[in-house]
Amino acid sequence: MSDLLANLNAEQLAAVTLPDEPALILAGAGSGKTRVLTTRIAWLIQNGRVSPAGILAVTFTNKAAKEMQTRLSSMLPINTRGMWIGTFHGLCNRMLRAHFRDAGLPQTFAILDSQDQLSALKRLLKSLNVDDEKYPAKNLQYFINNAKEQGLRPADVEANDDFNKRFVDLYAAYDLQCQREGVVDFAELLLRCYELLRYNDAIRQHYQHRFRHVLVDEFQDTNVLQYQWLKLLAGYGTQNPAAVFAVGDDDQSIYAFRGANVGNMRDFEHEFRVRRLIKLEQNYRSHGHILDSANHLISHNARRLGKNLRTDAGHGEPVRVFQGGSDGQEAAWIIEEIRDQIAQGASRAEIAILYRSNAQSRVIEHALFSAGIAYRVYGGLRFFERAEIKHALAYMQLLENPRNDAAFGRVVNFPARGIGARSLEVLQDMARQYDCALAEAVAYVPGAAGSKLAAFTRLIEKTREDTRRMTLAETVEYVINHSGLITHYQGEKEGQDRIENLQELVTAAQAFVVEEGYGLEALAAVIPVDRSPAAPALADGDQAQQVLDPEALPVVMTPLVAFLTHASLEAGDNQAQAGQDAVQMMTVHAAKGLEFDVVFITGMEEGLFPHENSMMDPDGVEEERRLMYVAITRARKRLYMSFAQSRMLHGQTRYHVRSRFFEELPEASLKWLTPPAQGYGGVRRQERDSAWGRDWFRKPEDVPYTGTRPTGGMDNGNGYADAKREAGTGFRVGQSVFHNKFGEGVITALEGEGTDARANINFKRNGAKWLALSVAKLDAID
DNA sequence: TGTCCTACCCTTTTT
DNA sequence: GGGTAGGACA
Repeated sequence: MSDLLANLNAEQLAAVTLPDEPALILAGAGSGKTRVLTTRIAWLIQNGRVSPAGILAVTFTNKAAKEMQTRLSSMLPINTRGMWIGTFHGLCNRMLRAHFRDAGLPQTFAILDSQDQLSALKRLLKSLNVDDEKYPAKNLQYFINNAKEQGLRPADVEANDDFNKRFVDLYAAYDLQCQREGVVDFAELLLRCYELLRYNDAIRQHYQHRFRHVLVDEFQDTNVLQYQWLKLLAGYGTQNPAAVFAVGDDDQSIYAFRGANVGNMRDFEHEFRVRRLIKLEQNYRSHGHILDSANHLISHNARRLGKNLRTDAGHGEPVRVFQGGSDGQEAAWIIEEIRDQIAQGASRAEIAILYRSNAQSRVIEHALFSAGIAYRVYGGLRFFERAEIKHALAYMQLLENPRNDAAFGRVVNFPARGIGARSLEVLQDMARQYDCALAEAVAYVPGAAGSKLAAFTRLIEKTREDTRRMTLAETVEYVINHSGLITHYQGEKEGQDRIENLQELVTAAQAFVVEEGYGLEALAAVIPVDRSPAAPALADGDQAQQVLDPEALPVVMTPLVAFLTHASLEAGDNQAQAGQDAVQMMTVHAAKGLEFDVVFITGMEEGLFPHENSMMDPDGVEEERRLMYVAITRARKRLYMSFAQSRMLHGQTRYHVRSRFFEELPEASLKWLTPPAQGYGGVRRQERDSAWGRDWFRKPEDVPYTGTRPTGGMDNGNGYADAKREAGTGFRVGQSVFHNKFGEGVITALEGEGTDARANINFKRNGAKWLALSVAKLDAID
């Protein structure tokens, strides 16, 4: 047909060229998922099956959306900018901006990120005099987001006790506050858009008619609301539904904790009566031993749609396993191996160190730093999340919407203007009394406080006036200079970085205008912005008609609103010094979607990986196993796994047994670098170099070794029968004990000393428990 | 108003 | 152990 389809394997070809009907693509790790998704879109367009405007493709991250657009425009000579390719939140935002009246929102609504949401909740709790010990803002945030992700409004939440009823009331109060201030949180973007489609027949039908093909990436990560939204958009249950092309991998579902519902895959299969379930099982990434390990491990999960990866790459090297006496030794060993790899010509950027939780990075970072090996840690603060950037953005929010109390509160006294807590209290009282925004309540505050506040509102008004005819970048520059932010940071010891960031914001604004096509012509065409408070939902149909054409969108949003939206929806890169040849460090979660020649999976211990919080229930363990599966499948050529007998955690030394997942890996694919290797044909490290003699590692005769590898179960999992004895307790990890009440069990972890000493014991009949050794009556049975 | 100190938290995270 | 949020104090 065309060279679009060249070089696709049979499975990929089948997926790409499916007829217009619901399809589920089970795309294994490294099987060319993105390629299939983008080629499918290109193929549909090229064959005239649908116009670019008839396609909606949705992803979870901006990165994935961008990747899709880039690849697509390299395949077809089309402008992908106007296409509906984006994240769930991005696309919902787009619809809400187009139909702001029908959605009951002000045109310039601001988007709260999680931080903003939390401070809005704290503000709410304070204003209502709620006991924040009993109702912590964090819990309320979780409660609200959880409800919204299930599609539930306060009235829909079932509260069966007073405690929960209070939460529901606070949820309702929070929604009112948001509505009054013209702000929308992340979950609200989705829920509001869902309701818009659900309750507005004209708009729903318009989009159902328009989108003939709906493509979904990472389907296993969708939550309940996202799936409902997709069903509505795709016209599920109507005469003429869109063809939904869902791509996902149930084995890589690792986001249950934030609402992802793997069950959506099965539901989709049944509800849409999917006749085409295509499995992409050919892996183009990893060598055989690595894939065998992944397949073997994941086969221990019970509920799977079922899939087995294969490769033509050959067995390659076995997976190397190392046991360290401590986390420090583990780190030192990693340094040695990395040095070897670099000496053999490996690029640092092709080496990744993965860990289950962020806290683990510290020890390894320290070792890398001391060794002078360049490294890069993923995660942490992103550009638009920095305090100084949020301050500057708050000023800009106020230019668009003075009723945004969150923005007002953030900068009214930053930099300091002599408006103290007392003055703000008065202001808040006035706002409550006159039921108005903080900015409007300024007029009612008497005395010195009143005039200081008035000076602030005048500053905002003057800024709004002065920047009216300015470009976006000029506006940003004006704001950071005239707000006093720059001056403030000049007087601070560590202010230089912050000033540079603020200047970077000007650059970012410039780049944004170019990238998004907000040229001068577009600026001239901007229609007057409606700054009136939110209109009631379901306004007359005129507006809906007027903006049904999404191509009209760029002129609906001013560059400033667009930029602020961009800042909320796309918090920016969190990878410092990108581009440098540095070893990559990240959590396993953060590694999803990436691949490296050499991968270290560290901290493979019971309690860490699987994490202790997930060990209790079977679903939790299955998710941890999928997480391990993701970790393993990141490696192309060489995979290392390591664990340590002792580790500093939360300021205490803890002793862990090695992860149960070792018992689920194929022996033939493992090469033990430390004593348990005996009997598996592994070459002991000692024979490769003289590392045994180094001070960071105990001499072989110091390492007690039983000579047998434990067979299944968690008991004695470290392979060292009398490995580590906690001073004074008389107990050790791996020891079998008897308790009068709980019966027989095995110690899986020890921590603390003296009277604080406690043990985690996995009881045969009663499950895992933490017991204080000074209290519990335990008898060793050996 | 800014700084210092203490209490408290601690899995994973995108939007 | 280490980061941070919020309160006490100069």
